[in-house]
Amino acid sequence: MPEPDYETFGPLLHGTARAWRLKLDERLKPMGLSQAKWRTLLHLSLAPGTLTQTEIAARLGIEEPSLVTLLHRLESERWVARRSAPHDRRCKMVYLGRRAQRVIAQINAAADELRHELLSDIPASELHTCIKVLAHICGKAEKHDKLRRNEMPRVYPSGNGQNRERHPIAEKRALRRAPRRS
Amino acid sequence: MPEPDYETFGPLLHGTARAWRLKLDERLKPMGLSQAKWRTLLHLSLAPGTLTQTEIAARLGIEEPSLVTLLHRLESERWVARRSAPHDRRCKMVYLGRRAQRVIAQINAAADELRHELLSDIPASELHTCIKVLAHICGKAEKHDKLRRNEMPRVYPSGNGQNRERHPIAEKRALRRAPRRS
DNA sequence: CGCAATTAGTTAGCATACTAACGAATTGGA
DNA sequence: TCCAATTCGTTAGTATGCTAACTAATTGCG
Repeated sequence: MPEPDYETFGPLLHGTARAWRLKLDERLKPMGLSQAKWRTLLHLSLAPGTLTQTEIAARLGIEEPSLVTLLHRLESERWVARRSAPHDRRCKMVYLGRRAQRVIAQINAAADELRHELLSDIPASELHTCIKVLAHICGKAEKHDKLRRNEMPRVYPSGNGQNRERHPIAEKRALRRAPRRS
Repeated sequence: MPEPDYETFGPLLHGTARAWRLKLDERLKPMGLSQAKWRTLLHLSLAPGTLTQTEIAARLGIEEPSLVTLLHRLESERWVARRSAPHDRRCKMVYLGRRAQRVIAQINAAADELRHELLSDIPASELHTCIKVLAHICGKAEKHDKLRRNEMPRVYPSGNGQNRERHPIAEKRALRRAPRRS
């Protein structure tokens, strides 16, 4: 066996990502926030104006139905509020509640602090190499085997969401034309 | 801003791990296997003898209750069979069904092939650096903030499971002494 | 204009994780 | 020997994701 490392790269990658996520979750939990929740709040706070549910789902990288229940929870806990948009009665604009506005900074601070803790003592050159390798792997892994891929609205840097199935959220519409009563 | 890379490392790490997992899922789906399922089968096949549910949960890095429903699904689809252990009636040994034995090789092959596809054109030195960095991050992230950490039975290389909450599976027993009827 | 196609959000049902709390079996110490 | 503690597996309830299929509203073309 030339490189025993190769075999454990997958588990190592998954384990590291998971440990990172869990650590941040653990620190934000005292504020009553889970990963799904604080990511949503963060994206809402980063957006220039108010967002519709579809826009939020795209930014988070999750499907709209997933967002519906997530917003239900956030709304019932007073983190956000939903109001119908005047110009298009199909839309609902999502607003940050005051409660949320107060903790956004804390969320960012915790995320920044953790990142610093985990990365600070790694030589810049090594980190840079690591980023390059991960970006390369990520790029390859995100390509469809069937070499389709009609550009998705990559709102966030790098497929950071938990959108299963690589159905790019943008394709879904297209898939819907047919069904409608067989 | 000295290093703009730092800010996106988290999302990149998560996105890469997720893309990798989804890609493998996608390829194994035609065989009727999801990640949770094939990982279970794989661990069963790798084990020297037969395993109990507790042992499997530890190897997968999930909690026993999570394993129960997983095994229910695997059992109803004839992938595995559960039988009571003769020496200890509390235990149930889990056996691979014939159907599973036939696809184990395919699972391994698909995993190997994907790993090769994703890693082959990365220089060995860069990959090595990446592994070093990830292992470093993983190690730091897995440490409890409260600096506890009474060695968990790390059966698999590097916390590869999806065990939430960093409750080390071994601690759970300890936590159970008290409750029992308040 | 008017109806077909599209779009926003929802519901329903499933998969996969977790913690809490329990029942049954086993074990170990007084 | 016998009861308390432990261990194995389970059920119950929750969180978070998904796809499929639906309703309501809007848009756009003939």
